[in-house]
Amino acid sequence: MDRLKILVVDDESRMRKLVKDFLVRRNYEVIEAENGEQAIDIFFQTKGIALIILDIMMPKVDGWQVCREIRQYSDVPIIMLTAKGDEKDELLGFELGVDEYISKPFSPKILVARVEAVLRRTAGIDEEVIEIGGITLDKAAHQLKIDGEPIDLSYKEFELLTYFVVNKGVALSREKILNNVWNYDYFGDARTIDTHVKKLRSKMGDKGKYIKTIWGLGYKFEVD
Amino acid sequence: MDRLKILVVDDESRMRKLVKDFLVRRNYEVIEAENGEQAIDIFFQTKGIALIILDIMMPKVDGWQVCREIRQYSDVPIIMLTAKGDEKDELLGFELGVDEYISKPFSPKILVARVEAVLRRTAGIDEEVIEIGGITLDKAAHQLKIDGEPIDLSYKEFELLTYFVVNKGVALSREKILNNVWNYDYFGDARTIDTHVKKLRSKMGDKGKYIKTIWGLGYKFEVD
DNA sequence: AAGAACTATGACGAATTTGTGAATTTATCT
DNA sequence: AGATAAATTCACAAATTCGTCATAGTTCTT
Repeated sequence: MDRLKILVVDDESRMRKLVKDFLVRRNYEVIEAENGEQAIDIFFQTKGIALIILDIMMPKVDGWQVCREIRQYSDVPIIMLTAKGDEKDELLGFELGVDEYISKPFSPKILVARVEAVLRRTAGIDEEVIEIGGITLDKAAHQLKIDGEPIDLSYKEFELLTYFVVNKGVALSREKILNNVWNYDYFGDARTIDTHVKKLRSKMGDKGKYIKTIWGLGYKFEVD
Repeated sequence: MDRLKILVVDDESRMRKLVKDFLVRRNYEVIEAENGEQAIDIFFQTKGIALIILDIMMPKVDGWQVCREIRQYSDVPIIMLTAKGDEKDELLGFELGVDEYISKPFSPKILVARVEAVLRRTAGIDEEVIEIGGITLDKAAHQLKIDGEPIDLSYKEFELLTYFVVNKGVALSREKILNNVWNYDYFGDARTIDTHVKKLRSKMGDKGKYIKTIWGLGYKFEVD
């Protein structure tokens, strides 16, 4: 697998370098941003950022603001860097959807431990309920809800949509889809995927457009 | 229904406050204890504590000790707070009858998810009477009532319906049903389930529709 | 701009799965 | 043992899903 991308946002270059060093050593790819605006720009222009480490204290656009803006569109895990263990901060943070906290100064051990804990937790592999862009997939109940309304899907349709959502943002070839949603011993026509996609899109109404066609390749699920 | 009471035991007031805040927001009633002795006193003096959240590291009487004492008299669910994900701790904990584990630091998402998972898991299991959507299952009497009217069910039918109701909202494969309602050593035809479902549905009248077919998978009990 | 390559869509039928009534086996009670 | 009820199996009917195909539409290439 590719190295996971982590976006580190801090106005102090010294701090960025410190964090970057530890993470690079653990084989993560680190992208830096030196202020809130830049962070937001980079986040929305860069595909596949797995985690954001965000300093609270920054001039102009502070960490909270960045967090709020990103949370409107994304559930990417966010770890906040805070100067001191401030209770009030911590509460506000969790309310905004912050996943973790690290108070400065911190040891590299703590940093790496929290990063890996968060990534493990949000890996989304074993989650029973996946929620994204108004689409809720309850794997246990095998039930799709759109904006809270239950929508009936056939078995294959549900499996296919789940595969799309779990691999959101990733371009999936027909072959890959067949191998994962169908069985490896299925040798039918790959065009059958098109038919299922068609049904999914129509059952999903507005949200159908999240299943995007990638011409010459396959499909991709993406919430803008 | 009354709010469920949760006893939070931790020597750090900051941690108690944090936990309490999240739980209160989810409409639980939180009782605090700041050490092991107090926790035990409060637990045995207070009626209807539904769950205990227990820090391990406490001066004098630690979490393990509290757990042992309570377990002598009660099966109340216990969630342990541990500083780090220590496997050895976890093993000991499960031996003592700990239901779940949360390692600090944790996000509110994790906290609430585990609490509700434990409550869900332990609810309905020991209950003698389960009531949902006009359906009343009296386990002791092995009796079904619909809108107060007693309906006779055979042994298997009752067992099957109970399994459905306890696992309401969960898609159940035939295999899973066989393993749980029949025995693991049953090697008969899975289609026998269909027959029982048919009889259940017809005996349940209107309410029969709560047993839903999930085509290609199995069944699901759900009250709309 | 025309043609090639690919995708979307609607319709149809085969295949699979489930529903149902009846027959058969198994268990229970007197 | 015989009678009764329950559990299971069986066979066929009904329902649903899935894959294919033909056609229409779109995007890309030259």
